[in-house]
Amino acid sequence: MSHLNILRTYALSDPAKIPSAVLFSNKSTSLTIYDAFPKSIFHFLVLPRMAKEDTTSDLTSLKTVLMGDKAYAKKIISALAGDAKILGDEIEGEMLKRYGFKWDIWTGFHAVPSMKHLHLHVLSTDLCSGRMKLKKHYNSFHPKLGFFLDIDAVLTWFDAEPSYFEGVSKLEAKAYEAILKEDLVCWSCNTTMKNMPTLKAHLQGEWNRQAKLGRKADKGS
DNA sequence: GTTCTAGAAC
DNA sequence: GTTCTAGAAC
Repeated sequence: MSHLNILRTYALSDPAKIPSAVLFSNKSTSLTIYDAFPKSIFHFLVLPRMAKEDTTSDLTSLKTVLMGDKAYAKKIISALAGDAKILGDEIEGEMLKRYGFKWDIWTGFHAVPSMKHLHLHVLSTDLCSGRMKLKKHYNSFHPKLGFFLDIDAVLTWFDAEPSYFEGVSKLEAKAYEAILKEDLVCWSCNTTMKNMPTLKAHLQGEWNRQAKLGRKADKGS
């Protein structure tokens, strides 16, 4: 099975047939799976389910969905946002259970996805993971660089001027891919980091500090 | 996505 | 000399 099409396969599958190591939960319209290469302590993908005969819209990517019927696109993305919110609550529960405190979660799309079938990233903001290895991995989740598109921001596009919606929906690969090569900057403190090992040590330190403060606050309450 | 590796950076 | 990046091959 090509990794490029694996999400589409899941979207078409009977959830009962998806391995439990892959599937976290399923709802009538979406599936939540564990990201196979998690870039944070918690990292999930939420994908819209699809019937085999479904030709209502092209669910290949955010771009193809936005290019289709606008009302349908909004409905699809809003549904994902709702399911991601529920997932976020579940993640927070796990954070408290496993680590004794909770920290923030990001929910959004990659402007240029690496796999087919629309998928929403839901990940904790630590970015501490052995799978976080390359500059492009990091920059693709940096919340301020523009490659990672927060879902609430995407939803505001629907209420903007139609010309703005058209422009921003183009999601031109060339422009966005350049972002992945930008300098490594800590998303939290804006410090520029020399290289990936330095950045990773910095992120780990930031999270350790947050954990210490969080646990203390939790104990005190 | 991963592995391999040349050459740049340190 | 060692560490790190980035492009090619898979």
